[in-house]
Amino acid sequence: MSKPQVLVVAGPTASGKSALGMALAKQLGGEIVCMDSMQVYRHMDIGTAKPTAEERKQIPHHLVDIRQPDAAYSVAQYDADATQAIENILSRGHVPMLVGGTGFYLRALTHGLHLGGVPSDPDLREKLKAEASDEAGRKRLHDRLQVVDPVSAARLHENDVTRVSRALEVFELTGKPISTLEQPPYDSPFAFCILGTDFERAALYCRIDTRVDQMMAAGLLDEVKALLSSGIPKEAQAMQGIGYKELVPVITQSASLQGAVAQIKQNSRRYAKRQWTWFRREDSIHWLDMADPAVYDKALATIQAFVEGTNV
RNA sequence: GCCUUGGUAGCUCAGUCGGUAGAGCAGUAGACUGAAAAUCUACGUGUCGGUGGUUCGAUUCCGCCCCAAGGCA
Repeated sequence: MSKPQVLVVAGPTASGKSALGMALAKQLGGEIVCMDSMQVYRHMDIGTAKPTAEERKQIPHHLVDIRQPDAAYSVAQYDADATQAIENILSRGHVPMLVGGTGFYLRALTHGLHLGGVPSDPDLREKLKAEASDEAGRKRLHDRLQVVDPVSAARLHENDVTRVSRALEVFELTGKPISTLEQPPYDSPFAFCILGTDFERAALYCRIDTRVDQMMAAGLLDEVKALLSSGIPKEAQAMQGIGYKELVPVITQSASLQGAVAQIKQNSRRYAKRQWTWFRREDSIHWLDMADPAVYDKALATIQAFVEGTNV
């Protein structure tokens, strides 16, 4: 008995994932599970390039708008939510399709990462973050990790505050080093057919610039204003998203709008690069040249080949 | 037309008391185990504006030329 199949459309930002996902979902009787760490937040529509109401009416989209913007969300939560969503879609006899650009989330699903099972502790993180505010503090944290968890300390650079803090957090909460809680990858219950939406670099960068201008024209600045005036703190996780963190100073400190827009474009390009790094590592990915007029047919052919290959 | 100050990495500039040069930013590659649109790491050859001269040796000193900014006419 073969594993249930899950279709994945992944790739860098602005490469046409959503459009391809929609087209394939219509053709194949699919439902979309968003694989995006920012689209989970409500009231952040323009800057996260969320599927429109019209698109969501045509094809069900899951894991969009499931959190308030000041709430926390995590890979572990996504792992659970997405697995649940996939099972529900399968039980309806539809094709589950993961569409989005968050490489870490995809990796958690495909490699079945065991994440230690230790939830975060916001107060503790606050304390660790404060301590890491200067070089001496970061050194101190890393030294402390060296004592309780030398394996992790050797792997982590002392400037990587996020990971050093997480490792210390796990130790303080459980008394065990995170390196002993991490488990080897396991075999996922699903068979993933991963399509990668690709573009020549210069072309993608050009698309990014255009899209940022479109977001601004669509009222991104007002969206950020509304979030701030509804009481969302600028430190919220959701406000660290590209397009949001750059516009906050425009509103609160009357920073240059032009400069902020240039920053959004630059950060988007860097983000696209990091996404490529994630997806290139996914060895079973099938890259599609999105500039090719026949991409859609090629995508269907790739899926067809995958279905035949795994059913034998 | 004359005077002044500049012309060095994609950009802004430092520097070489004459031995062919280095920062920041940009860019590229990579890492990623409950923050991931986050966080972090690594990577620096370019006719030193052009051309002639002095010199064992010139990006550096001298002459001329070109370009830019400012000043005087």
